[in-house]
Amino acid sequence: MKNPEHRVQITKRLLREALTAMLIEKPLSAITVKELCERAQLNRGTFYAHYADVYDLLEQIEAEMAAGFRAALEPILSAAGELRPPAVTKKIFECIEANADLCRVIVGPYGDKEFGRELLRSSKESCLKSCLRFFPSAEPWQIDAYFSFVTGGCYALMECWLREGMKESPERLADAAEKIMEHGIAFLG
Amino acid sequence: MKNPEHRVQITKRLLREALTAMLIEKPLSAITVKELCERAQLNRGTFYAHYADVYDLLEQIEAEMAAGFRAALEPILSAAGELRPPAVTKKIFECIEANADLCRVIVGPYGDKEFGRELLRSSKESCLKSCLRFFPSAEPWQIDAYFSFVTGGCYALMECWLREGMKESPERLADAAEKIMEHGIAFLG
DNA sequence: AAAATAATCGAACACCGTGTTGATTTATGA
DNA sequence: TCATAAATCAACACGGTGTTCGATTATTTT
Repeated sequence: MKNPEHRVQITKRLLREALTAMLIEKPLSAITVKELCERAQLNRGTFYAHYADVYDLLEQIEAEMAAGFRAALEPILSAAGELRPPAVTKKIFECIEANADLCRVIVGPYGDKEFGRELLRSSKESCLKSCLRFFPSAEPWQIDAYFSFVTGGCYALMECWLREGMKESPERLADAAEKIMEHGIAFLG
Repeated sequence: MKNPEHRVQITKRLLREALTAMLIEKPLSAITVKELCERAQLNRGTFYAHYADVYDLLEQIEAEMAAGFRAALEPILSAAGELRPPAVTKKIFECIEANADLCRVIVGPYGDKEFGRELLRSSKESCLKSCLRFFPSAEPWQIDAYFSFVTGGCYALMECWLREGMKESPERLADAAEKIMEHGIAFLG
């Protein structure tokens, strides 16, 4: 006895795959429901049976991605108490490498800016929370500034890495990120 | 004898003001020529006399902004040889503060992602060129990584600063950015 | 294997914004 | 005042949207 919604799942998967594929070459605003359905080999009416418009579809894809990231990071972060920060950073870069296709879409030129910002914002929050107690003497705005800087820096580093074809290993990237965060320009010995 | 294209300039200014105002609350993809012209109190036909579509208008606005940035930064950068890096950074943050309205639109949720990326890319390039010779022992990818990180970090810092209402002075921001770039987490003494 | 169910399809529909055109009105400068 | 150039207005075909049918197909149940 298969899932009675088996066909629906296939339909949704086809639409998601078509949209992510199209987002590699066009911004969402240039993607029409018509073309999307042609690509997915689906009737246009079928699209409207499941989604209100392309933005609705993207939202659901992003929610799924966010859940996927949380699921992938959860074992890493739950073990973070026992691991040293470099190991956590390394695991995160490995996670990005393993999901490079999706990450490229998100971070690439036509990825949703707000989705990236939200990712940044939430990672800044977690870093801030877990590190706040270590810097009792710093002013709040300085702590905020530092974590804005380093999360933005890591994001830019990841973006550059994905764009350039991930020639370096996740280990080296994580190592670089850690060293820059800790010691600044001394990284370039 | 006024400029014979006086009326055209007014029309264009009205359209630019209307678009930048609307970009505070909506993404470009949600802005129609119809609504734009209603807001600018202009006939729709008049818009098409000057621009092909809203993207064309935005491109021209961005080109104007980019020229404005270059003009504002030119005296700073041309004097950079005589100034120490912290002074340059300070002047850049002052420049951002002076043009906060426009910067907020660019960097805000509905600003053009590609425009920001292009700004980042070109500032990374200039930093890279002017600093390359100081690090003969570092591998090329490390230099690339460092400057990706710090330009992305500065961008994120600026974004955060603008979003939070610019409570700190440009001097403090510049000082923070310099210290983080140079010494990393030691900034949070 | 046949019937029942649910999803997809295909076609038609009104709606709205687009981009263009041509005639008309308004403002500017000579 | 007159000539010129720009803004206005109305109308147009076009294309994508979102909806609604009934028909068709695939899956599950009996």
